[in-house]
Amino acid sequence: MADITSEGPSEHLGATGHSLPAASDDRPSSLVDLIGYIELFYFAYRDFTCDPDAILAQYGFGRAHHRVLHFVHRIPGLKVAELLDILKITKQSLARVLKQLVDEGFIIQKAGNEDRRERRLYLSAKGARLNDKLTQIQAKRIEGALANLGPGADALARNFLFGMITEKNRPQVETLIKGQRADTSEAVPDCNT
Amino acid sequence: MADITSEGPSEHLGATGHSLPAASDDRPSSLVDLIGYIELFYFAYRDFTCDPDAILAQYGFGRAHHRVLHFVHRIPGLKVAELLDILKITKQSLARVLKQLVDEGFIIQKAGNEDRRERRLYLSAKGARLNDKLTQIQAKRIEGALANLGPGADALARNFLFGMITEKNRPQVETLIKGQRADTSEAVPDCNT
DNA sequence: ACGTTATGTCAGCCATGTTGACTTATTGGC
DNA sequence: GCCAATAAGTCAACATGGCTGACATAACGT
Repeated sequence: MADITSEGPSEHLGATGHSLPAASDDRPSSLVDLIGYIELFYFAYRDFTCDPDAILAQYGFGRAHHRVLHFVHRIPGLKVAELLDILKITKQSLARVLKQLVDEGFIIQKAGNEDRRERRLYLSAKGARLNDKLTQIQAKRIEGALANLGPGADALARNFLFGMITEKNRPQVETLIKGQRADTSEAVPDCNT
Repeated sequence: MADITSEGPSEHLGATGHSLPAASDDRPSSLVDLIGYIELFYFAYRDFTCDPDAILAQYGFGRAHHRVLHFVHRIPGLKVAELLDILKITKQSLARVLKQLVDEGFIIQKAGNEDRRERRLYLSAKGARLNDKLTQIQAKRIEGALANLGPGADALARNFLFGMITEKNRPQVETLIKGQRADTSEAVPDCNT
């Protein structure tokens, strides 16, 4: 299969004007029907992240900084260990960007009240301002994408994305989405299985 | 807004069992309602890419190799310049991974028939086999995500992702999704605007 | 007092993106 | 047939953000 002399994929994603056609009718979606998703997901994510990237670059920051800002905003008083569990990166990777954000006054660290070893993380006003900018530009893109779809699209799009997440990670994400601290015990550490 | 002393986000994404709730009813989706998408998109993309990453690692390859394999499979005889237009990376970045793929026999280069300066790219049988593995594992995840949603979910999910793509890039992606060579003239070069 | 825990830090590696400059082969127009 | 333009390859150098393993410090709890 997939002979190099083949003439290329022959799915008939006919050009029905402006909307993308789904997998043809009622046939179970074949592998070849789903290839488009791989591309759509890639291009969508690339454009989704490029808006904030452009803003962050003005501050000398990158995507990694964005993630830290985002989750600290989401869960004020987040502990470093919790952030590591969410991002699933190493202490060292986090330390690099976190130090910058703290040094430049975007994030504030406070020792925990009950356990003073903990460094609880908070956004400063400056950090909140930057994060708001990033959130707004991404929200605008999402709104635009939803606007052209019917009602019910919101719930369905959320559930589609949620279903793309590895099953064991879903409880953690679901909790996180509510802005709550997540129990990470079941989430997969590396990749899957 | 977003005071550091705030108690955190207070959206009521109530836990309605297993499915994620959409933005509450009919109110226009507020900024805070859309934050969940940012997280869902991040986690979904992370898990989506981790399956192929694990396989690629066995070959000493990375995500960049995957993209090359994918698009060469999609459009056999792709020119290097076309690939650069699709991936929007620099010649140097592409050269590194492409050279590896060619040297190790996953991709075959043939001078163009009409213009022998062109290097048309094709998958070898070996390359096709690897690409199939990667496609299949990702297709399985997509199928799983769609399976739990109603009919019509396929079209809607595709259109949602398509809508997330920067408008100027959509014609290129639409053409690509059909497995055709894309006219890239309107697509945005760097990021947006 | 001591082992555990939370965090920070050091040195160094890898993948993949970037730039600018230069080479080579080939084409197509004159 | 000459020559500018084009397709591609290549070199050196750099940035970001992952990774590892090892070790330091401070605070907690028994």
